[in-house]
Amino acid sequence: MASETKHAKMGRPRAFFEQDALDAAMRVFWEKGYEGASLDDLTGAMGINRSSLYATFGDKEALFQKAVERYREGPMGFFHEALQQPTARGVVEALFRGTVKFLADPSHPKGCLSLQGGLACGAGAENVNQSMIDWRKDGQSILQKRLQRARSEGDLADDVNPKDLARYIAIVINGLGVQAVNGATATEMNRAVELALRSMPI
Amino acid sequence: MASETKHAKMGRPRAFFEQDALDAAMRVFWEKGYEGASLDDLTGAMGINRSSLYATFGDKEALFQKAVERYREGPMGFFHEALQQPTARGVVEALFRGTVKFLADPSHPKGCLSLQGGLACGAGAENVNQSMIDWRKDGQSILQKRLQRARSEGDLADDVNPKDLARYIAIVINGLGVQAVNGATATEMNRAVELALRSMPI
DNA sequence: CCATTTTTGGACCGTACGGTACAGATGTGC
DNA sequence: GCACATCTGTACCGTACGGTCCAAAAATGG
Repeated sequence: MASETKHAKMGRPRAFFEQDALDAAMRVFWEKGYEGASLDDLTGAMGINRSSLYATFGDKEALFQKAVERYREGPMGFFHEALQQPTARGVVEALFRGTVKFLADPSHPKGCLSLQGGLACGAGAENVNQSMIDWRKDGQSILQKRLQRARSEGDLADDVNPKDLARYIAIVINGLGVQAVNGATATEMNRAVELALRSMPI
Repeated sequence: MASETKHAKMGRPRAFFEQDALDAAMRVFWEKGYEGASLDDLTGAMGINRSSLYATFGDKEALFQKAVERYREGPMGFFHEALQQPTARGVVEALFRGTVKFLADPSHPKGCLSLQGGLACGAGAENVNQSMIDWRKDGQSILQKRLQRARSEGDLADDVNPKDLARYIAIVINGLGVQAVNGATATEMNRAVELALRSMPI
């Protein structure tokens, strides 16, 4: 029983680690989606009770957003790393390979949180739905900027539109996320990636 | 007030058309997903009440499955049509173009029911989740068989594995479904399809 | 007109949900 | 030791959910 953050003041210490609890919540949302994850699912997996959850993370939606943030910085970290490859070709290969490796990792739930979290949802979860859309579009936009940079560096043929290429890459990545849910193995996904890479216009 | 099926016997006639009601239900599931669609959403859109719904279609899950069936034969009809193109290249082009046309059609909800219906879900909807997985895998398998036929007809290079190619095509199609949810236009999706076709080994 | 059959409308049921209230537990600072 | 601050555990709340029941409505057949 210890808290990871030193108490500036007094009071009963936390009986859990905030980041661990957040990781657990992330996995529940990842598996069941925003709507499919009940508070009992969440508190059960996090090992805390409702009071602690609400005091620490806010309501369900706030917890979800914090879990998404952690997902971006943790499991999805490969995305921003891939963008730092020196060539456009290297970026795309790193993205595809990283995606497959990530999706096939048995240590976490199947699929990608940006899809699992809520591709479609009912009343009351429109915010979540929209934020997933924004997230996916943001990722695509960041990739587009990287490809535009590649073009300015002479690293991308003039007849290739960075925006279109970014969209195509996003399509492959999202499609791979569906494949993972379908149960595809790393080998199978990598074979598909070969096809996608084979005559990538870069 | 009329029933579409002649009554063999007597009784109060239906005040709705079964296929119209099913279409309405299909759209609700399409927009909100299986879990996100409440019975009030459904009965409201279908213009009938719970009693009629249960008497005609069974429970919520049975209604969903019937809606999926109707979706396959209606909006998704282009899929099986595309498979009848004479060449493998023609099949793939028809699939991609058909998918974009279908996804960009403003007369029905965004995205694809096989994803919107339930990519992730909570307790009690595991059947639905699994049936969506089976459905997607079936489609992929059917495409694979068509590509195998193409190969036996000398219509597909020997170094292309039909199974891998079918998976890659499924990836693009599912990725397009996500793009549609993101709000991509027909033009944008078609540009991505150009890139996908360019990298197609056929 | 009446018996029979089927559908309709809406009240109702049990449960699970997200969220809150509050008493008690557990620490700090003096 | 004691006041204070914070966290924990649990009971509780209102609501929305999927599903059922049943009386009334609307047709047919005699």
